[in-house]
Amino acid sequence: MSTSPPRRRASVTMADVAAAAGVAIGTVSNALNHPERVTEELLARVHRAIAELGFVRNSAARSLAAGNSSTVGFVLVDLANSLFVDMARGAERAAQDAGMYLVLANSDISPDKQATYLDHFSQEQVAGILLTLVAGDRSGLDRARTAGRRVVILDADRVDDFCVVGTDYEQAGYLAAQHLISLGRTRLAFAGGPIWMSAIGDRLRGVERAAAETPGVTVTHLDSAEIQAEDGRQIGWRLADLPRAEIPDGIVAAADLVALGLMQALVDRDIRFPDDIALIACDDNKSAYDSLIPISTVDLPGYQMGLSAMQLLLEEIQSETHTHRRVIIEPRLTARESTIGRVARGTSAD
Amino acid sequence: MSTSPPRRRASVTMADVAAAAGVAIGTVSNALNHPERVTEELLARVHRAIAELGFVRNSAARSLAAGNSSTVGFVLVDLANSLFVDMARGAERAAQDAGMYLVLANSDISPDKQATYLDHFSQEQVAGILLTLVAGDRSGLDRARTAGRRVVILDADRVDDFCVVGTDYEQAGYLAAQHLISLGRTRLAFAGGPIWMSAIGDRLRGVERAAAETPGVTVTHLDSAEIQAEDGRQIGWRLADLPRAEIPDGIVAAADLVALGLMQALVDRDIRFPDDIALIACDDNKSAYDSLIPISTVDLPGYQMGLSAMQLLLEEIQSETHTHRRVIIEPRLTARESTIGRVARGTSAD
DNA sequence: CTGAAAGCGCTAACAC
DNA sequence: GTGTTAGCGCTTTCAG
Repeated sequence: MSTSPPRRRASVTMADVAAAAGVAIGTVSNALNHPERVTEELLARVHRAIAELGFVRNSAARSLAAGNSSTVGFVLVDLANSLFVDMARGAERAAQDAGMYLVLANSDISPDKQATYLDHFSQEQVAGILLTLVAGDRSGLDRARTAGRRVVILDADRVDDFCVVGTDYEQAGYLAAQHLISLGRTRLAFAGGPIWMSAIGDRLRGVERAAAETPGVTVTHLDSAEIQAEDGRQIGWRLADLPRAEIPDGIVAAADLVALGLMQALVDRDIRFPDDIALIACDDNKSAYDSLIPISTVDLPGYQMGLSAMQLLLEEIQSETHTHRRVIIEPRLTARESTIGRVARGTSAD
Repeated sequence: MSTSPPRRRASVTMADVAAAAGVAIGTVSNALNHPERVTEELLARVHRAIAELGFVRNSAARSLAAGNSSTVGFVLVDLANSLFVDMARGAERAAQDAGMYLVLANSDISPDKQATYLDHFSQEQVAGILLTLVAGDRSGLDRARTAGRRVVILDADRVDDFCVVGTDYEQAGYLAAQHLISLGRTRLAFAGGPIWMSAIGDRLRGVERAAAETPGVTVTHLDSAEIQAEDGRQIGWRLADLPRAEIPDGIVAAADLVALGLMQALVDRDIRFPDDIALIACDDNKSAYDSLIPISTVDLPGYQMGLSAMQLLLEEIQSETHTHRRVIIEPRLTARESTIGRVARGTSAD
């Protein structure tokens, strides 16, 4: 017989509930998981006991015994970027509908942290993992796969042996340029870099494709090291020093922060939007529509991507026979003042 | 003898590793948790086996057996708000230093979702919970408490029986107003509402306190329903219709989006910052420093709050004798162009 | 419809 | 230093 005190009586257990309700432990479990198998009478007694004792199910024990979990982990690249927040929102919506919980982990653009959280979720035996991949780290991913985790990757090109939800960056650039062209702009520029980043290079290619479709339309590339507001300002100042005739009349910015900075610099030099330049950004952060002159954008469909990714994941979890696929969510254009001018905006309080 | 097939051979277990390495299961556990207790030789064999088999520890089993967990859950109000993202960053930093994992859940300002995630984390038996409280839901909190979870609350006034990390909103308003006053502004206004929200009412009181300290300084309140950019614009338009002499020369905005909208509207009406109006915002989102004229702010110390909260939580987890306390992180003022004018900003690429 | 009992995979005593 | 074993709290057959 064990005389030594128990290591720690952590909390109220199902056994306690069973005792308090005067039923067997299995009945408590049934009351919770299969209420239809239990008499009204006992069900009530069990619930009363649970309430009185403040019993909380231990999901460690639960998932250990049942061999499954109801939480999905989402390893995000960058919480500060609203695109990923939108994805999280979409994913959560779908998770909720399926009775699952979504928890987030921020890899903060660090491959190490990404691997760490991937491993963590693997060890937690989560039902599945959503992942926005940071460049060049497969190790954590591979381990997750080996460990039998289901993972769906977001916003990536294609990754062998995984479902992927992506969007079409080339198409985003195409739509943006086409919008400018339809507005009669012919001297286009693409602002932002570096283009070796596929998300940016693809957009530039899309712009070029649109330009190629219409005779007389030219495209120049205004490069930058990053895609922050400061890069946009730099480009803007560079542009402002050009002879007026060489300044483009239509600009596609690689990102909305670039557009924001660009506009700040050029407004400062008395260039008017959209009169002198029609400006449209790819990627829709709040910064775009909160700017002085609301900036038109081709939105990255974050919410939709999150939603689809979660649906794909749930499908992969549920069905035995699942073939990996890549789902593309098309970007969508939102025209605002920076390209189409002032429309129905109050100029005094109403 | 059991002839029925096992329910599911989920994955590689420690027993498999032990077999492959030719050691006992306890040795594998020791190799992982107390490497110093195991011979070099066996340690190597164990690790080889782990690598070969792709073994991943099952933390459900682990925390069930050990009675503790190494994950901390953070239930956030609103992922879209950079304040909370900053908190998450700070908390994660501290968690990492302590060898813990931080996972996030977004309550999206919904009391229901907050309770849901609180319950979820309770069931998961996490080591502790960080929480930014959404108004008026104690049920989930109380359940977590009853279940023995340690929880630290962020950005709240005081909550009985919990550690709280907060900031001083009144002081933020005070600092902002003092800054304007030191710049010689006397006709102050506080923009934004509703003031029944304590974070906003407190700031207004701080502004009034600063004004009261200097004879000749007046404060008016420009109310609004919310604190979005649109509310700022509305206030701006209202202001612009006033006789010039009645327009304040110093404005404290309740939030940076309000400041942004306000500035947009007033710049549009040819009012200059800081010449005509010195503008400072409380609460530092990206929108403040990415705006056309960078806006001075009194920053909410999100990162620091997250850091402190996690430290408090770890302390509560570790020490048996812990007394709850409330830690206040002071806000800090950052002066930018909107109050002190243009300083050392390039006007052409350099 | 209810109760008893066998594990889920792991950790931490405790013997050896 | 290494192996053995008794649970952690729960789910789930499987008898009554």
